[in-house]
Amino acid sequence: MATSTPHPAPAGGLRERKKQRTHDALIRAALELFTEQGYEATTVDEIAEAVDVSQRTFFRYFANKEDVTFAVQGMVEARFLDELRARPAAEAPLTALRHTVAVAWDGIGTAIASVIPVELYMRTYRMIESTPALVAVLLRRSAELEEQMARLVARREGLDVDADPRPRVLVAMFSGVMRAAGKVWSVGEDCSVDAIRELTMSYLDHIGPAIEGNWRTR
Amino acid sequence: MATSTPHPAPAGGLRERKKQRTHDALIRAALELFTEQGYEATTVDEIAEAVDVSQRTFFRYFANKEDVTFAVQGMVEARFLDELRARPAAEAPLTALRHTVAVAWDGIGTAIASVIPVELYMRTYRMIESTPALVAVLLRRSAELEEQMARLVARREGLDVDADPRPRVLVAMFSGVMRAAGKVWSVGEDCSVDAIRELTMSYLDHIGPAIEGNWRTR
DNA sequence: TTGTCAACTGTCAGTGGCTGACATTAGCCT
DNA sequence: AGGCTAATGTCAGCCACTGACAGTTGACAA
Repeated sequence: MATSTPHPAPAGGLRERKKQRTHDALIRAALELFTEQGYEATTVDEIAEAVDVSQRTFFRYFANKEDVTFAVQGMVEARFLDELRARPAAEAPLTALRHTVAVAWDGIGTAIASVIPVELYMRTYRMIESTPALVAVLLRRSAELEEQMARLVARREGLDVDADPRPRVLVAMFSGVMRAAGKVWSVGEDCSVDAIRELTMSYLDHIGPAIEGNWRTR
Repeated sequence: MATSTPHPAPAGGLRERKKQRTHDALIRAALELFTEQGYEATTVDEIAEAVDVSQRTFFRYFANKEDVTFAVQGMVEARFLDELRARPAAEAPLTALRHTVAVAWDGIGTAIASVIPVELYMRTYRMIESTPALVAVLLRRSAELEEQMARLVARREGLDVDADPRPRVLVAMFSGVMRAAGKVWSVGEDCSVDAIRELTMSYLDHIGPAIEGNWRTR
């Protein structure tokens, strides 16, 4: 109809684009339904029907119900790792992690918005935190992320992750703190991106004081 | 047949004892089958058949397949909390946690043995660590344990868990370290109770050094 | 001992997540 | 246009899990 590539033709062939559209539509429909009527109360037949594909097709895009729930979260995690990789080698490990938190969230926000409204992502996060089965999956994903972070930190310092325990210990502390902050955020009032960043930073500030012996005579 | 109570009659009525026996038999059968042929390769019909009860009865004892997998683990967690509660109030938070690790494992070992062979428990732990679906559940349980630990620590120090972040930050670090140690243990050679205790203690020693700025000029 | 009650169990039917097999459709390429 | 292949739909089936109902078996009092 138009010339070679009008303007909104980012992907390759028609087939490719169609696939991408179905993929994103399934995510949107699923998250919308999940947040409205609950995770287990939503059947994958409903999701498939909302996008007008067969149930079998849903399972060709996503291995299971959990998979579609965490599709966007996967982008966030990948983005975070990229940002960590980009930190200057001169920074001390904990400093690099801290700066990554400070910087990464803005880019993450826009990346999310290319698939679903950011507000839907926030609602999804809350739903996850209040659904035991999904909390379990979230934690396992965090553990995998943690492993990759440990490898990155070790590489920065020229260490072997399996020989020196410090990288794993450090990221264990770090992501423990991140999770604690995320949990508080998910039940709090302010559900903005700024809020989660500030909360995390504040929690990170407490690492030092927390391991000190006596809390009563600060 | 014998007099009033021969000697191995610990529980109340016959009904009670029978129930206990079925309960334990289901655990044993399940863990045996899981460790031999894999978790998802084992159907609950098989487990029920091994104990000679109906599938429906299995689900009256355990809410789901995961539940039976972590039945023994639940005892371990409860035991750990008890031991932490018993720590003298004078100890600093991290010290109390550290001493609990040092002390608790022996009592835990004998508690486990009252239900299944300790060796089966060890094999089960390894199976859990190598089964993604179960890793997820393990992590969620750890998170719940973590929450209780935070409350205990806060109470010891006369703090409000929701107001002061230090209790949660500390236990987040602590259980992150515990998990890292457990993971290494689960893939290592020595699968003894002593091994996991020593490994954990050694990892705890690295908390201080890990948060120091520069690892390269120790 | 016997009868009643309540707890425990088995059977059956059904839902929902998930998979393999096979036929059909629809973009791609010559 | 026509053949190739990826994407999809349909169907049958497994397994985890649940509600409903009926049968069995300890507990306990008369």
